[in-house]
Amino acid sequence: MERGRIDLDGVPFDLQSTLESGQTYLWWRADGADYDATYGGDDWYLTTTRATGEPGVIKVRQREGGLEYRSTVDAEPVLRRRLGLGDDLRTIRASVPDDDVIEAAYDEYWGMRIVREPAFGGVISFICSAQMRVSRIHGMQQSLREAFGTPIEFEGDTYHAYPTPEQLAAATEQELRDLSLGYRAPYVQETAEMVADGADPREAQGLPYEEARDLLTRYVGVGDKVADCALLFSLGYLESVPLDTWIRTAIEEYYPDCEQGNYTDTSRAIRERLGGEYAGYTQTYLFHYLRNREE
DNA sequence: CCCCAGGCACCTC
DNA sequence: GAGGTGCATGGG
Repeated sequence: MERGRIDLDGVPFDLQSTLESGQTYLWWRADGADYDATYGGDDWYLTTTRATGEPGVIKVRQREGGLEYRSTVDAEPVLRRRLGLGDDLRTIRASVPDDDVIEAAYDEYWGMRIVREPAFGGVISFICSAQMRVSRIHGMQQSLREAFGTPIEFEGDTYHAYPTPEQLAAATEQELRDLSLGYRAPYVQETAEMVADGADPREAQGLPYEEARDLLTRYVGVGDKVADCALLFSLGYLESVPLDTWIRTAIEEYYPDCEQGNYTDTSRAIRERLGGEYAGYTQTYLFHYLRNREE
């Protein structure tokens, strides 16, 4: 068992908003509390990883200017990557246009990072996100783990790794429908089968942004929006701006001239408006800010 | 009863 | 390429 601490050294970081802002559905709180439940300030979050080959568990919490972790594996490099600790938030924010709602969003959740989740789990969970609320998307991933994932023992408890492509490909559509995936069930099964048969979403990595997005849309259940989510939250394309219902409303309200009538052109316009290279960062702050402001 | 949720596949034209 | 339609499920 590994225990350790990552000193944040005064760098802005916010674990809760990073993990509960709808970027990732692959973590959960130790106490089983659903996302949106009251946060204690230093609660443990858990996830699983196959970064070292075999499935492992990582447990982490933010405390006293650092991140404490416990894990079955060498967790520090995994955490640094998955939690976006290498991103220079000040540089990113400096690239953002001066705009009241954007400044408010950055102020409110300062320290939130863009995650880099494993590609397969990222793609599957965003396939599940179609026409679905954040808390239910998260619940679906938990159901998939428990139904199909490999059990892992850690500190006296049993957890489940996120299912492998093979494990999900072996599921029947009906089994997936029984987990309340609805019409997404065949998409998940078929995409898992494609990956089990040798396709790899990581092939998109390194391609120019729009080519990468096109490549990902060959997976069943992956359109432009889901592809953008996978690019932003798994493959590190920080310029990606997923055009979901919230950001479309924001475009209507704040940037109406960016609406171009189709996904590709609207995407180009809003990326430009949000500063280009790090537009996805700003989109994510806006998404989280606008969504919470409603309550 | 209604509407909506981090949309997509499939069908026309 | 643009435009419509059907699709599961649960919460307000």
